[in-house]
Amino acid sequence: MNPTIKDVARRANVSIATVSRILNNLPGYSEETRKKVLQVINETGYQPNAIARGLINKRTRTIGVLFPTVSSMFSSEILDGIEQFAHNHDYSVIVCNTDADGKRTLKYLQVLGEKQVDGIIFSSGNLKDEYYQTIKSMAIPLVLVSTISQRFSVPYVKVDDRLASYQATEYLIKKGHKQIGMISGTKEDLIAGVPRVEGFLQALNDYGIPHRSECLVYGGFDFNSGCKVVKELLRNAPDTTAVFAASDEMAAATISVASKQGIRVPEQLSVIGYDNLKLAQMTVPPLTTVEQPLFEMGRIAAEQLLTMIETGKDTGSRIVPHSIIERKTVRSLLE
Amino acid sequence: MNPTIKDVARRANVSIATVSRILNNLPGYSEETRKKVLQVINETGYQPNAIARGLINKRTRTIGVLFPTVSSMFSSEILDGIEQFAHNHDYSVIVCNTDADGKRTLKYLQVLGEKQVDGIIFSSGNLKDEYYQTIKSMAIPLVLVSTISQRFSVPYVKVDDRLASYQATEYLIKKGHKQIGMISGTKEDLIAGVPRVEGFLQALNDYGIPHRSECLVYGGFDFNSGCKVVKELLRNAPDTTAVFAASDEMAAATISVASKQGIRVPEQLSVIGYDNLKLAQMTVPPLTTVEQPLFEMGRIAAEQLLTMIETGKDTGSRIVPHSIIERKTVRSLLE
DNA sequence: CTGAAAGCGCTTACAG
DNA sequence: CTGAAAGCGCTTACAG
Repeated sequence: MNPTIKDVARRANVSIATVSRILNNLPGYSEETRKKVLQVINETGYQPNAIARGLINKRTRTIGVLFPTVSSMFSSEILDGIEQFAHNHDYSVIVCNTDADGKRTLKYLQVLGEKQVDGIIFSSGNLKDEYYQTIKSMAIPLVLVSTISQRFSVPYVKVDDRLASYQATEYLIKKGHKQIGMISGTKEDLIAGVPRVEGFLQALNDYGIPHRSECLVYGGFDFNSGCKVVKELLRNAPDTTAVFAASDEMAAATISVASKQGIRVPEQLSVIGYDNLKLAQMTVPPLTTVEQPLFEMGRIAAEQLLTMIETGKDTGSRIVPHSIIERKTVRSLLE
Repeated sequence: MNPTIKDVARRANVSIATVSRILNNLPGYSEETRKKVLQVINETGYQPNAIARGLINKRTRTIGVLFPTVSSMFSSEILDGIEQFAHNHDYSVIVCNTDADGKRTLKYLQVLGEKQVDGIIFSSGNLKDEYYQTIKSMAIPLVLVSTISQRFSVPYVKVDDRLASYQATEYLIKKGHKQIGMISGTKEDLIAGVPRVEGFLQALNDYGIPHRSECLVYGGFDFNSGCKVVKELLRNAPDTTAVFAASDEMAAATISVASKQGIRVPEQLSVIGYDNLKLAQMTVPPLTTVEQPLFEMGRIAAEQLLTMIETGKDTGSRIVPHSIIERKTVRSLLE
C-alpha cells in the first residue's frame, strides 16, 4: 500500500493540513516543519493521489481527444502535437478512436464525462448535433481541429481548405497545365471535401479553363479509394496532364496507379497532394504537396483548450497557414 | 453543476445507498424503488462520477501506454489495437510520448502513478532499470509490446525477430541472391537491432554465403537514416543484388535512393522490408516485407494487461506469428 | 504558524 | 428492502 498524506503527517508529527499546504506551496508553516515534512516525503516515497485531488478540485488535468482513426498518419501527427503541449503543461490525454461511428462517439463522450475530463478536442470529423449537445451538457471546453461546426459556435483550428485548394490548382495552372483532374475526398464531407472542390473549381474558372465533369472524381481520402478513383479519372479523361489529390495518400495512389499503367510521373502526369505527411517525402518521386502543419495544429488546439480550461475565456478560432511544398511530381509545361 | 447521487436520492425519496445499489446492480431494493430511481436518473441526466468511484474502489479503469514516438506509423497501429481492446472493455487509455527520453519517461511514470492508472503498457523501447523499479513500486501490472526486458521478468508480446530476420534472409537466398546487404536499425538496440542482425548473419552462414562487413550497415529505423545508410551500402558493395531492411521505412528509403541512382527495383536490386506498415503497399513497386501483426500485438498486449489487472494473474508472454508478405520488390535470380 | 473539522461524490459494512 | 454512518485521500475555510 502506498503511503497517504496521513502517513506522512503522522511520521512528521504534523497535521495533514500542514502537509497539504507544503505540497501545494501555500503559506502557513515554518521553514523547519517544511524541511521535516519534505524529508519524510522523500523517505516514504509519498506521491499525492490525483484522484483524491480531482474529487475536491474538480480538475483532473486530463483531456480527451477524439479521432476517427488514430492510426492514420494524419491523425497521429495531430495527436503528437496535442500530446506534447498537454504534457508540457502537466495535462494527460485520453485517446478515443471513434471509427467515425456515432454510437462509439457517444459512448466515448459519456466515459469522458464520467471521468471528469477538463476539456475535449474533436478532430477531423463531423460534429453532430448530439455530440455537441452532450459535450455542452458536460459544461467543459471543446475545440475542433481540422474541422468546423456549421451550426454551433465552437472554436476550431484548421487550414483554409478552399484557399489552399485554390492555390494548389493555380500552381498547376501556372505550370502550364490545362487538363487538370481532381481526385477528391468524400463527396458528402462538408469540411474537407466540399471546400477543396470549390477551390479547385474556382481556380479553373478564374483562369478561364473549362471544367469537364469527368475530371472530378470522389473517393474517401485513403490510398485504396485513391487507386480506384484515379483509374476512373484516367480512363474517362485520358488527356489529363495533372492531378490534384485531396490527400497525400490519394496522391501516392495516383503515382502508384500511373506507374502500373506505364505513365511516368511527372513527365507524362503531374501530381500534387494535400497534407504533407511524412509519406510525401517517401514516394518516388517525392511528392509536391500542400502542407498542413498538422503537428502545429495539434499544439495550437491543445493550447486553446488549456487556456479555455484555465481562464474560462474562448480565444477564438485559428486559421493556420498552409503552403505548397515543391518536390518532384509536378512538371512545368511552359519551357 | 451536474447532479450527484445525493440529488437523485433526494428527488427519488431514497437514501444514496439505495441509489448506489441500483447503479451497481447489487441486490437490496424493490422493483418499485428501482423504477423510481431509474426514472429520476433519466430526468436529471445523472452520470456517476468516476473520480469519486475511483477513490473508493482503487480502480480507475484507465491504463497508460508509453511510446517513443506516437506519431510513427509503427506505434500508431499498436496504439490502435490497444485502444480498441481497452475501449471494448470499458478502459480508457492515456498516451505518453516519451521521445525515448529518460527524464520524460520518468515524469510520465510519476504522473501515471499519481493518476492511479490500473496498469501500464510499455512499447518498443528499452525498459531501463529505473523505469522498471518505479513501475514496480506502483504495484500495478506492466506488459511490454514489441520489446522485452533482459533483466526482469515482465510479460511481453512480440514477434521472434531473430527468426523473422533469418527467414527474410533465407527468402532472398532461395530466390538466388548471394550478394545480400542488410541495412539494420540502431546498432545498440538489443531488442529490435541485434537479433535481426543475428538472424541475418545466421542465415548467410547456414547457406554457406560468406559475409562481408561492408554489406551490413547501421541506421536508426527511420526513412532519413535509411537513405543515408543505404547509400553507404551501395557505394561500398556495388555488387549487391538484394537488400534486407530492418524496417519498412528503411526499405522505402532503399527504393527511393535506388531510383535516384538509376537502379531499378526489383530488376537490378531486390528489397525486402520489415513491419508491413500501410506504407508497404504504397511504394512503387509495392514492398515485399516481413509482417508484424502490429494491431494484433496491441490488442493482445491490452488483453494481457486487463486480465492481469482483473485477475492478478500473469498469463505469460506471447510470441506472435510473423509472415512474409510477397509483393513486387524481390526478383528471383533463378529463372 | 498550526490543527480540527467539514466536505468532494461515491461504496460498503452494519443494523434494522 | 432500506438507511445512517464511516471512510476513500485529499483541500480549505475557520479558529486559535
